[in-house]
Amino acid sequence: MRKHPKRSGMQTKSAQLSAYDSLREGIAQRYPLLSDRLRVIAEFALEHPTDMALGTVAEVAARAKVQPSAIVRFAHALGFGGFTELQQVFRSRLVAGAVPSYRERIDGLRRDGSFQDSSNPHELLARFASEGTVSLENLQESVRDADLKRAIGLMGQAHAIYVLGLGGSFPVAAHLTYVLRRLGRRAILLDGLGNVLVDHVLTATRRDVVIAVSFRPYNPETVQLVPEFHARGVPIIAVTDSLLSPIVHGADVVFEIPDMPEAVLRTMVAPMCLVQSLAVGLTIKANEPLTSGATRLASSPR
Amino acid sequence: MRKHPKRSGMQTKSAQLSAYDSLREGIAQRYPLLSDRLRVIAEFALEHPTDMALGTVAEVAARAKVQPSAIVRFAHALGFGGFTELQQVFRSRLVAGAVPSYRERIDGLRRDGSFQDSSNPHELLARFASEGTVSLENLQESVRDADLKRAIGLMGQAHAIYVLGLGGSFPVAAHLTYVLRRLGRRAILLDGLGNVLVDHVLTATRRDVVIAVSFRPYNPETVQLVPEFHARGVPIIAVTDSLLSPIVHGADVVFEIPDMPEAVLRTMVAPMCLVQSLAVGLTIKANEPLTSGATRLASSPR
DNA sequence: TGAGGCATAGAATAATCATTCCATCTGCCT
DNA sequence: AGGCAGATGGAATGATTATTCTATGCCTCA
Repeated sequence: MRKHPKRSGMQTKSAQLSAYDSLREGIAQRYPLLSDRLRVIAEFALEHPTDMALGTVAEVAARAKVQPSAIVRFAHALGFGGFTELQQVFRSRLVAGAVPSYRERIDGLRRDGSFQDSSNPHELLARFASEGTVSLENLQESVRDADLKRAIGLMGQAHAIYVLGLGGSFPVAAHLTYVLRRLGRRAILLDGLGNVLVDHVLTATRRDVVIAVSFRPYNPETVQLVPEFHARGVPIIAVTDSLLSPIVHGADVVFEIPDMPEAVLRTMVAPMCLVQSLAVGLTIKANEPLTSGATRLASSPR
Repeated sequence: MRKHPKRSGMQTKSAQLSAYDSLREGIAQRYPLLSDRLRVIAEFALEHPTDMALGTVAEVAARAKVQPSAIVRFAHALGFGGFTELQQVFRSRLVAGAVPSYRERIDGLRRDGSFQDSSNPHELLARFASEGTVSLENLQESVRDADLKRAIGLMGQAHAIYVLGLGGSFPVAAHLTYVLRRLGRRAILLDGLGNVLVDHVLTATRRDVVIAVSFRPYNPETVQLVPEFHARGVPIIAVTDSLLSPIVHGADVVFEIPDMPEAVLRTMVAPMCLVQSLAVGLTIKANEPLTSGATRLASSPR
């Protein structure tokens, strides 16, 4: 139904014009031929597309100061079977304006290259690279500035920064720890060595902060540890793939980096980037402009 | 709220948070308390907000593979009077996203050009993300297919794969090791623990392979170890930033990933991607199509 | 093993909604 | 002036839709 609007009339004149745009043109075109009441509706429709998209016939009629039946007649006059069909076009505008969403993005990605033949190593590389690019773009759009600032604020106040990331997320944790230390912060990497993970909980206080990184399927130890930190009152910054993740509960700031539906393999590219931004952002806020800190970092061994 | 980090868990529904955002958080917060079916709906709602906004109860139920009544129960569980009320919130997201689409897009474009103001965390994030994107593009172009194939060939013949990456390159090494092990390869991460790095050289043979990752300024231990492996006749795959790098000598395959001149901080995004391609490419060549390996990987804890 | 409490599915119901119909009105032509 | 065609308002209708209800299944705990 929604997928195939099935408009009987009002076919798009040019393929590149959106259904909504061509509808606007169609309305403008027929405007001189319309009756008085229908003109009122036409004006209202062009001026309040959102109302047209979301309202009921009665609501739209009331707002346009006409009778409900006139609305239906208006739809008929444009070649639609009824108001419902007309409304679909207005709704398509809202959908198009909404955040692109991963799925659509990936669809575009798939269209670009012939990703099917993965037996060629170079195509595989191209595929991972593309997925990484998409995830980076998405990262920019999905991360809220306020969250970044709050996270950096928490890190700035913290006496020590505990970094928790196990399994596949460990590289992210390691990178964050590395950068933080290079920038002069007291960072503690919880690496699970010697099975003393729980002991760290006992040393952390509410004056510290925990940055927990975990993606589906969530590492059991990470899932277990986060609530224990929370119970001790340690502020928590969570980097995960969904608000439904087990490490979200109790977190003060949550960075949601959704998985790409068709990703062959989680790339960790976006989390790495985010985490790096946190560390460097912290330094910039606390100290001096970026260049100075970057210089120090660049001259350290890798 | 922010002034006094009292942390009641989850983010406070401050005024600047949109109704939609706080709904998302509300759903996440209650998620653990929900029943099975309601959790399915919660996941669907967070993943398909547009469907929630525009669909009827029956349609949403069908797409989420649940009964219509469950949808209504879900709305009740969140404190709404019914699905209609819940839907209003999802619609508000569409409305909010639609109107500023033009104006904001232009604002965003203008922001793109001025990366100078790095004091804003979000701009910093955008900057890192952009650098990552560029480095990924460069990676695709600069890496030669023949090198990939030779590297994969060496790894395929190897009895064990030694992964050497210290300092800033350690996350790359950790990631490679993780993926290799998940794919059933014998991978040995040289992490420097216990100062027994040199001992690994004694166990490696010409039937093994070393993948060494190091970037300027090169980690001394890595620089020292690579020739020792070479002296024992162990094949070497080098991932570094220049052909003049100290780990290039004696390497059988060299992947050169140059630093970006204006980069604030090396992002490690490209090496991560390359290394992942090597691991997955190895599996594809040796075994079956990608999907199988990816499935196994996806079901492992992170 | 059996009883009790929840969760669920599916049908029944109540509400809402789009659409149609018809009486009335308006303007126009003869 | 009278008749006609189209337009309009408002109520009636029929369809769609949200919501409620109840029987059934499932799990838990005694």
